[in-house]
Amino acid sequence: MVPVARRMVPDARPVRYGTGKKGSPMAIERRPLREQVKDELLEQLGRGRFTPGESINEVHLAEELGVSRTPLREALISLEREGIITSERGKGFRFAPTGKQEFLDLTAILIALESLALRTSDPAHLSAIAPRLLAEARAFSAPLAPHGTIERYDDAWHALLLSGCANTRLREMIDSLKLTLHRYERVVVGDHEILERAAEEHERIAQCLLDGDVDQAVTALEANWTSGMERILERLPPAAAR
Amino acid sequence: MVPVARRMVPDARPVRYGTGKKGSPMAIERRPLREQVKDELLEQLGRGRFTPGESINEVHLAEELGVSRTPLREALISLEREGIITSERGKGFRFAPTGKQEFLDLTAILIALESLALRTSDPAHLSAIAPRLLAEARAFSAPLAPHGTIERYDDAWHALLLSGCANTRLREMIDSLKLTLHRYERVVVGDHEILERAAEEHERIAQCLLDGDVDQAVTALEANWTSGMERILERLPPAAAR
DNA sequence: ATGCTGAGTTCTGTATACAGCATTCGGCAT
DNA sequence: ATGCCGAATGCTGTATACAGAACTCAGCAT
Repeated sequence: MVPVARRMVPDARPVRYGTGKKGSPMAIERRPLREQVKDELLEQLGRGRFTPGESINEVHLAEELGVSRTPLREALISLEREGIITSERGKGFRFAPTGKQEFLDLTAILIALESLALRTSDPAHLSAIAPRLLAEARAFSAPLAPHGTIERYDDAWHALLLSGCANTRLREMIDSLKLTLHRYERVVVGDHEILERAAEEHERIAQCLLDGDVDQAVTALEANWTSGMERILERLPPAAAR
Repeated sequence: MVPVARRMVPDARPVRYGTGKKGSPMAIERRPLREQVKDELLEQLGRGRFTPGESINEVHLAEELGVSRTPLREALISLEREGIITSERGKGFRFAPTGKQEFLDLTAILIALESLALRTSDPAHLSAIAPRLLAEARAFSAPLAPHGTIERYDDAWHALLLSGCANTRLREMIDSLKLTLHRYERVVVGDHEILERAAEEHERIAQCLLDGDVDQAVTALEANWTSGMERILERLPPAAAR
């Protein structure tokens, strides 16, 4: 476990105000500890370190992360607003339990928001990036791939797709929802598990954009989401209910 | 200023774990201070106590609210994730500045989400509540009314409209966004300012639902949002930019 | 055996303390 | 007067301390 900050010199006067991490050399990125903690938690969530519903011992977790309870709690409260964590008065924080229904709910929201983002993007920009979208889609056309790889590629591709969306708030919401959704996916399929993909769907969307047919692209995007969702869904017949 | 908890007895041993407020008699609602603080801040925001962009002095505000900095900060961090508050490393928290563009952005998102909520609601439920929706709409058909009154009525009406939406997450997001949007509105129009309304739009939506035509209702809902947005927008020609 | 009661333990919720950054304001050079 | 530098101050970011819930489990009554 790599602590968020310092460590290794247990009794040294802690260097407050963590000096940030990699970035452009002279930028000296300084972020609040709570944000670094949040990132670290998300990172570890991604690695499947925590299971849904698992309750959190603040003292233990804070120690492991090498920070005090304060920034940890602040990170947890922030994550709570994102729906990744739940809290109950007197019982503290827990990683939110996952369920099929919530997965469906989240997907529905994400479809609506990405559609909106695409529809309100500058058409000129869309035409401009269409070739790249197409190229990327063709470059990664494997019908089978590990889930982790798919996820990374998908995120990058969708990020490019939405790069023309000027609605900042919308993009933040989409990013946040995607994080949550990834967590749901991870519960179902392991990071290295091989999954089938519908590789041509991205090509299809890109092609629509090349043709300047945004409406059609939106439809294709929705289909892409739906099929992706179904690929995940059919993996969880056992623990279906709830 | 009414403190969130206790007060009036400055040096009495504070009664920890605030005993909640009104609720069903034997329920004894106990909520974390941070949540009470959050509600209180939202309340005061609603009253126009804070101006957008205003920076927050944690010590002062905490004293005014009658709590320590810890729960206040936790409330602020939570509000930050909702987009109502901004923070900058070393400079603390500020009420998020408002701008025309963000108002438009938020409205666009809200339209998309409410449409989704309506489309995915149980049609049977929609038919069932349609008469009430119609009755409510007719009961409040004044073409002019104070902004505060409109807002309360509108919220109640829309809440009823979406009462059949089973997507919990979606409803939470809608509620949260509405809160933010109200804040934007308040910047533009005073609480008691008289505003024109398009009273018949709600009737129209209800009528569509009575007829069982959800698609048409969605269209009408979108029109309702757009016209409401425009009524607010035309109020801010002066400080337009940004 | 089962259910209730109460002391003990653990952990959360809140308050307070402390250290360093940011800002401000006066002094000096230009 | 204007602009730069440095001490002083105020405020934030983080750590720690403390009080009171919730949970655990042994002991007793039924």
